[in-house]
Amino acid sequence: MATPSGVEASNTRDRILDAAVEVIAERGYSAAGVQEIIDRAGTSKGSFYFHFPSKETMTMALLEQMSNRLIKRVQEAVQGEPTPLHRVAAGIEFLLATFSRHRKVAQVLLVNLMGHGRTIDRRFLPIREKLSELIKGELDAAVAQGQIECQDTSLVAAVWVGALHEVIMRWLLTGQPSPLSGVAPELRSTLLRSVGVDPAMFQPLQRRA
Amino acid sequence: MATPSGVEASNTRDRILDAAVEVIAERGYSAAGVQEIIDRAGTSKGSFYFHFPSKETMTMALLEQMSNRLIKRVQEAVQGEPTPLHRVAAGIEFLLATFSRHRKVAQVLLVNLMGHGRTIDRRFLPIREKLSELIKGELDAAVAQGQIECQDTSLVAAVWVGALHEVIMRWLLTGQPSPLSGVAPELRSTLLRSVGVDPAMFQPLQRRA
DNA sequence: GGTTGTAGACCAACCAGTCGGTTTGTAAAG
DNA sequence: CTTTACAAACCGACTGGTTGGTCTACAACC
Repeated sequence: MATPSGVEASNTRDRILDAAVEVIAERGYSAAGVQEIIDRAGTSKGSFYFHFPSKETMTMALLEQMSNRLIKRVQEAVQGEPTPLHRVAAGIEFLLATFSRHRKVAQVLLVNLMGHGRTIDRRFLPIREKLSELIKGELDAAVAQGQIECQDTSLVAAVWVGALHEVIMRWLLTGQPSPLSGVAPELRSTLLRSVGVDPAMFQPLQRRA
Repeated sequence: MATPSGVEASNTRDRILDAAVEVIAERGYSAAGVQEIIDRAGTSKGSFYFHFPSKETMTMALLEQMSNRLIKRVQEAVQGEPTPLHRVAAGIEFLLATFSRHRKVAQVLLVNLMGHGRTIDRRFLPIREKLSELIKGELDAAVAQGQIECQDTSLVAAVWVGALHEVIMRWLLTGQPSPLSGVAPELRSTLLRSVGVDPAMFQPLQRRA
């Protein structure tokens, strides 16, 4: 099925988290009422506050779960690639593909959970940091292997994450480009150029234009 | 109505907008109560709703004002530069400098007004679009003048805006780098590389005080 | 009978927006 | 110069609706 977990009637806690993604994606964090979340999850207030001490805590748990899953999947998707640059390039494509399949996750993770006070914002940062650390790791490896020249990989990683974020956010708000993954080649070229790699020299596997 | 030269923004409407920036920067949009805004502005509910039909409308006006001012200042700061690439490079530096001087504006404009429902999000997009159109315009000119090769300038502009956004957002949340404008040289190099320009070949004119 | 999990009525706090009333500027009328 | 008239600007108590969180009851299982 298109739905991530196949099983619908899992335990209550997970149903609450699933419903929360939907409601937060649609209404934003503040306007996402506990009432609507439990209605969609098919459970009750008592149940909600049995599993989570507060709405905020629930949101933290949601954030944690989503980001951990995402990072894990990116790592899995990328580990077959031969070189660091191949891995980052594959990572970009994977992220675009994943977010375009999980619109609501993207909406929540990239847009709707920011700007609601320090408490949440602070927890929000680590995700992007994990992602950019992943990128930085590969870039450092690329430097070590002589694939690219020495540079501030930390900054470059931030730039890449920001670029991805921007492209995905525009897609969320305007629907363009359609499909999202259509920008992948150009985006990959631009980002590779930004670390001094000629995109024409770097042709991943089969493609050659 | 023309504002007399050198007069402080002391009429009620402006005081409300100024106070709104502060409160929204501190608490986020939803948690920013009309009560606190009018308290800080030294006015009253009646006054607030005399000047604005609703909190949301006030926020739109605020957004509009801030983004128009920003764009205008960027254009002014940049128009003395000799070539398109000099202008975009100067623009990057100017934006970093400006936001580091106006932390609260950055917080509101880049972080705290997103994810509060379609109505605001939709209005939020044009700002980034104006910025990236500005960049796209210069990049197109650079292509026309043969400064850079032909490429998807629209995407590149988005990438640049995203990169700036990410760098500034991290500074807002973590305080690093300190000072923010310290990244300007490296960031400029990275972004110039992303359009195929060797940063070493591009020596910007020395800046005046 | 204690633990875990669910149910839903209830509550106190909060908050955007309203409304009747007051002040202030100003311009015509006396 | 004063009075009258009127509207723009401002004030703040109040309201109606919403919401996060609590509490008691209950059911299933050890």
